[in-house]
Formats: sequence, C-alpha cells, structure tokens
Amino acid sequence: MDIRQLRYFIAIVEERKISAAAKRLHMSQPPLSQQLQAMEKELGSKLVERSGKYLEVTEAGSTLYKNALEITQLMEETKSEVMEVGRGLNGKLTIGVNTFSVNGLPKVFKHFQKKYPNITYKIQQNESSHLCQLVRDRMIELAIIRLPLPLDDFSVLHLCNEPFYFITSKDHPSFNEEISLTEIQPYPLLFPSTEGLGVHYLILEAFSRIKLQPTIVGECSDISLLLDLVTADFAASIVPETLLHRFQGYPINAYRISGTTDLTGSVGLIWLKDHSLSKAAQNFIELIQNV
Amino acid sequence: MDIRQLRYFIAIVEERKISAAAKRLHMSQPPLSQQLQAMEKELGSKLVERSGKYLEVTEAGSTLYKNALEITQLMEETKSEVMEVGRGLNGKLTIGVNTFSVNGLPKVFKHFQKKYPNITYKIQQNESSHLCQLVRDRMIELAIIRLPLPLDDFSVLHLCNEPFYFITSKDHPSFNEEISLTEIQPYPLLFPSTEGLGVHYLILEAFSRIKLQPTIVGECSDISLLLDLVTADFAASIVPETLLHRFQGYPINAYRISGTTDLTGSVGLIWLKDHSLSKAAQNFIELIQNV
DNA sequence: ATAGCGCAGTTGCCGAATATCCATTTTGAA
DNA sequence: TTCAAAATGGATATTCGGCAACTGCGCTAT
Repeated sequence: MDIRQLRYFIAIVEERKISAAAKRLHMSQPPLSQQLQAMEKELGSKLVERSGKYLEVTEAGSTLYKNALEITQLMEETKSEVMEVGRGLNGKLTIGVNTFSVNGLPKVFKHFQKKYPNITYKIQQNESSHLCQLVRDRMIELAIIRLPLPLDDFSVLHLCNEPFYFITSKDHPSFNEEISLTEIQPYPLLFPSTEGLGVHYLILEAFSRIKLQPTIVGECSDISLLLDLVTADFAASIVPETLLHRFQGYPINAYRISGTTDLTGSVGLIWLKDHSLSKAAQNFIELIQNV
Repeated sequence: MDIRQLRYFIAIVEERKISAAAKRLHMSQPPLSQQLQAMEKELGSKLVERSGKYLEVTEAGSTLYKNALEITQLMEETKSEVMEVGRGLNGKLTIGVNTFSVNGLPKVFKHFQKKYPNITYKIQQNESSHLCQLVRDRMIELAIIRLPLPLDDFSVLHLCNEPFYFITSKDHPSFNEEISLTEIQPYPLLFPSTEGLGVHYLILEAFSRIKLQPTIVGECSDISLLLDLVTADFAASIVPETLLHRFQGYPINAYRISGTTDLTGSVGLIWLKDHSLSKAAQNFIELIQNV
C-alpha cells in the first residue's frame, strides 16, 4: 500500500462514486476500481459497500480514510518542509560567537531574521579555540572568532579590523591619546585571552617585532574581572576597541597604541572548508558579506 | 515521492552507505542510488553528502529522515488497525437496547468483551420503534427490541419468550396464581407501551382472539410511573415477566395469565437486512447465537 | 409485467513508463 | 596504485493506466 493508493481511496470516499473519483483524479475508472480491489485484498477486508446509488464506507474503510488523510497531509508537509530547509527558508542556524560585541553583528542577525523569518537559532558564546573545535565536531556550522587562526581546514571570512587599546588604572599618570609599545613595556600586563590564542598571540607578536618583551602578569578571560583588576591597579592590559565600547563606565584610562599599524585584531566568520553547509548557513554568509 | 522511497531513504541514513542499505533492502546498489537521486531532484536539495568513508546526512536529509520514520510508522499502524477492524478485533459496536433486563444480556456483553477486549461500545436505551428507526438510519448497527416487528427489512434473531403477568394493586381481592383473560377483561388496563408497538399489539391480539375487548385506560411508557399508578390502584396492567424481576418491591399482586399460550412476548436482536455489518457486530450476533 | 435503456462497476488486454538488474566506468580514500 | 563505493548505461521485468467489452442493477416505457 502506498501513498498513491491512499490518495485514490480518499477521493473514492469523498466522491462516494468510483467514476466520480476517477474524474477528480484525472484517470479512467477501471484502474481505480482495480486499485481499490488491490487494497481490499491487501488489507483483507472490504473497505466500501457497493450497493445503491452511492457506495458506502465500511467501518474498516472509515478507519483507513481517517488515517489516509493524516498520512497524505504529513507527506505534503514533509515535502514542503524539506524543500524549505533545502532553500534555507527554514531550519536551524547553529553559530558560535566569541565577540558578540563586533559592531553591527546584532544588526546582521536582525536583517537575517527579517529575510528568513522561519529560521531558528542556536547561538553559543565561548572561547575562539573551543568554537573551532565545535565547528570541527560539527556541533555548530559557523563561528565568529578572533583571528588569526592557526589551522587551515577552515574557510574564513574576514569581518573587521580593530585597533588595540592600552588600559590602566586612573592612578597612573596620563599620557596623551596615544602610547607606543616601548612605553607600555614596563607596565605589568594582564592578557585578556588564553595563551596560544588570537589576541594573546597578536600582542606578543607585536612586541617581538620590535624586539621587546612585555611584562606579563598573567591572563584573565573574564572581561569584567579583568577590568576590575585594571581598575584596582592590579595590572594594566591591552584590549580590542569594541571591548571598551561594550564595558563602559570603568574608571580607567585608555590609550590608542601608536607607532605600529600591526597591532590590530581581526574578527572573522569561519566554517569547515570541505563540508557542505546548510543552506541557512550559506545564506547567512552571503548576507554578512553584503554588509 | 512515495512510501517505498521513504523506506529506501531510511535504510540509507541508518546504514550510512548506499551499498549496505541496498543489501538490507535485498536489492542491488544502482537502483537505490538512482532513487536517492530522484528524491534529491524532486525535493530540489541534497539529502546526503557523499564524501568520506560514510556518507553524511544534510540538514534537509535529517528533516526528511525524521518525517519518513513518522510516516512509515503511521502507515504500518494504519495497516494493522484496518486489518484488526476488518477482523472485528477492534472497532466500535453500536447497539440499541429496549429491555436491558433480558436475562443474561449483561453476561453476553461480558463474554463478548472477554473475547474481543479492544472493542468499544455505544449502547443506547430507547423505545423499540425508535431503535428500529435508528437502525434504519444506520446510527446503530444492532438493536435488541420487543417483537413482533411490523417491518421486514430487518433480519431478526429471536432471543427469548417470556410470559405476561397481570398486575393489580394489593387492594384488590387475590386470585390464585393464575388468571384468565376473561377474568381480566373488566379491569381497566394501563398499557406499558405505546400504541402500535409490540407489547401493545400482542395484548390486543390475545383479547381479540377470544372475542373480547379489554378495558383500556391508556398507556404509559415509563415503567416506574406505571407501577406507581398500579400501586395506587389507578389501573391494572399487563407486563412481561422480566419487568417484574427488574422492578421488585412494589406492593402489587401479580398473576400469570392462563388459558392461552399465545400471550407471550419475545425479545429479538435485529439488524438491517441488506446491509453489511461491521465484523464486530457479526461477531456479536454469532456469540449471542451460541448462548 | 417485461423488455429495453442507461449508469456504475468489473474484467481482460495492451502499450508505456519505470523500477530493477548486470556490467562497466568513474570517483575518492588509503 | 589499489581498492571499495557510487554513478552510468543498457537490457529486462514489473506495473500502472487506458481502452473495449461485459455484468449487474434500477428505472422507464410500452
């Protein structure tokens, strides 16, 4: 018994005549009659009573009819749902973000939602390195992380650059708006990221390029705590610009780092290179490219 | 897209290899590959990713898989449910009863329930004439009513005969156990049924056969009220035996009617003659015949 | 009352579409 | 390069739908 036969049966029940049902199905009546007989044989019981002007549905027939409606409807829904998922109109976008503070990212989501209103989301916040692992494990499809990225099995879409700022407690003497790495060097630094990752690596790079060693106190991946520690003059730090925008109101001094254009962090959207993305994710990438 | 293809797809997803799925489906690998392509074409999106040792299911594919499981399962359930209804193991028995007091009828239901535990019931109590109409309108399949029946488009299964009793208030002088119609004649009678129906008709018949006219006060289809009226010596009445068993404790005299064997009422099971009964109803008839 | 007519459904047969198989080629991974 | 898995091509078999003829039933008209 297949879907086609169910459709036939539905037509027969609703038209209450085989010939009328055949007309509705755009076919001739003999094959319809045969299919009905085939179903009755397969199910081992009469489905309709052929007597009188209109045929009557038996109890078994009406049971089948009810279920047939359900099945065919489910089938239609399935088809359109799969097609929608295939076209990215429906489905789930699983994405990890490290720095949600990237300017305009909420706006991008808003745009995406407007264009694809039936997409649901799974947004995870975590460290860049962990997000990479999640992408690799196919737990999430996309991730917005801090670059650079040590591995090359990812496709990367560079989103934006941003300068780094040197921050200290208000207790310290003020500089002008800018400060050089050489001037920073004596300050004990608390890094805003884990060793081996993007920001960490970038800062060390910049120092080593001018043959200096920063004074490292340690690292702290909790930004609020880091800013509290800086406020308390526990240490100074170097943080990306968006972070300052995001955590305003701390009594700290912030100075743009001058003398080198290299100390800028970038944020990028990554996904697994040789793996097919869901259409929803593809659409998301496309949209973010055009903004 | 039909059920067969859904089964194919389920096998492919679960085996994660087309060739393995083909083996499980007892078919060769090429047609399965083709069917998969056909589905992908019809749905307009890739369903699996053919790369690596095992193929991977895309989001659209997993959507389809989930629904396919549901549909195929629903299909199986439908098939077995319809087959059960066809065999009378399942379904609804719709029956009307006039005199539920018929000896052993509850026992019959109990037996039936034991034999066919998944049957549900719709039991209606009403006048015999109304039950006939309900059977004719196909609102109920069976009815247990008082005979005789004026119409012949029903099949009838005679269930039992029972004698009639003459009942009066205790105020009246006692007879011996029996009484003849001739003795009854002068008593004003309140009939326990509506004019033109079984009991009514039977009593008049018996009188006319011995060329007598009973003294008719009227009729009352509410048995409790009728017995109350007899108790109050409003009138006497003639009622079938089971009715006395059912309504005991009324201060009345009851006398078996002697002299004629004709004044007995029967109870019968009826159903529409030229119409197919549900298997459940057929089973019920069969069971009641063997008791 | 019976013959005849028409409608609805069934049966039988044929042609076309399509599902399956086998053999082979292509692809991708180790 | 080799091997396994999937895709392709061609042949065959199943089956599905259409057409024509037959049956069964109810209605009408003579």
